[in-house]
Amino acid sequence: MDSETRLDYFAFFNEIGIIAQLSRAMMEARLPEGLLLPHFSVVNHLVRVGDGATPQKLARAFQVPNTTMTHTLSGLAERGLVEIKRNPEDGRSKCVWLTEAGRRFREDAIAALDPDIAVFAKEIPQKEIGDLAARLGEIRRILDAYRDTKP
Amino acid sequence: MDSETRLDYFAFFNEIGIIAQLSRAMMEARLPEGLLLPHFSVVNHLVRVGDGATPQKLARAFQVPNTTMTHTLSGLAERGLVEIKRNPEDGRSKCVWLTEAGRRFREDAIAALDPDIAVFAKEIPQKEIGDLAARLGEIRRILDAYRDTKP
DNA sequence: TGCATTTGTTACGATATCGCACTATTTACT
DNA sequence: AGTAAATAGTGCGATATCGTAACAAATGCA
Repeated sequence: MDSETRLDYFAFFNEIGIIAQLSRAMMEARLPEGLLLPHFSVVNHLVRVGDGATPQKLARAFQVPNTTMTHTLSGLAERGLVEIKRNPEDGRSKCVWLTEAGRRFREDAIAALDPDIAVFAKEIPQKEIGDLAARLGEIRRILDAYRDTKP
Repeated sequence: MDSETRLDYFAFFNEIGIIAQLSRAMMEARLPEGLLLPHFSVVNHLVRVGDGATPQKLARAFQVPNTTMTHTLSGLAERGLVEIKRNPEDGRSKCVWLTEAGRRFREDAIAALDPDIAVFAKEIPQKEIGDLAARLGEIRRILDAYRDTKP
């Protein structure tokens, strides 16, 4: 492969990695002590998609190993942001339910993040972000599909 | 802030996070046992920008705490991929030099990654990746500058 | 029904990452 | 020169992440 071609693709993934790191740090700076981006992401996901999902489903949705999701969920449960109950339809698994505190946590977190997003929005118009997100979505799906072609 | 607006920005960072995770896993699957993306990234950086940099400079370049870079470098040094010598110009710091094995490691890693990039390149044309990387670069610089406005 | 296979969860151990604090050295200022 | 402040690196402890393995329950099949 052409060396310059390769560098273009490297550069893309490089930018992705740096932005992921910067944005994660930005978000975590606004979250309560001890709660990290994965905690917020899981609660946010449960609010948007609906709660009652199994830990397994959540692990797949976030592309992390089951053990990592178990750990994240136990952190949320300790703080009373979710409740983990047995799954009446499958004795092997559990179901994750949001508590009122969990919903409040999400709303507070979003409110706390708004100032950052507002500053950012001044620099990058919403339409451009929307376009970019759509194109990144395509790439994400390609990578995802490619991943599934491997053992 | 408008709820839909907010969601657009959230969606963007969400895609970024997922792609970062998928691409990191893809790359690490090709690296030798025990070596992770940060190891490759540091060696790659030293090849491209030139070696002799101090650990501090590297930590800043990669936006990680000094302790993390110390840890990554010690892993590279253990495997003989870099040599860490004293800095003749500043007794507090060190300099990081590539070894022949380090340069070979980078070339081998890139060669190992080529098949993945080739598959990916079939789906996303180089021009599009170039455009995206450029726009992401702008966003990265904005986030970076914003970060510097805070303590 | 009985048994092998698959699936969901978690305990355990290993490594990565990070914050804090300490030491050594340099730099700035008087 | 002498001292205070800043800077570079790292040891230590805490937590996150992940792989492996063990266990429990469900599923498939004879």
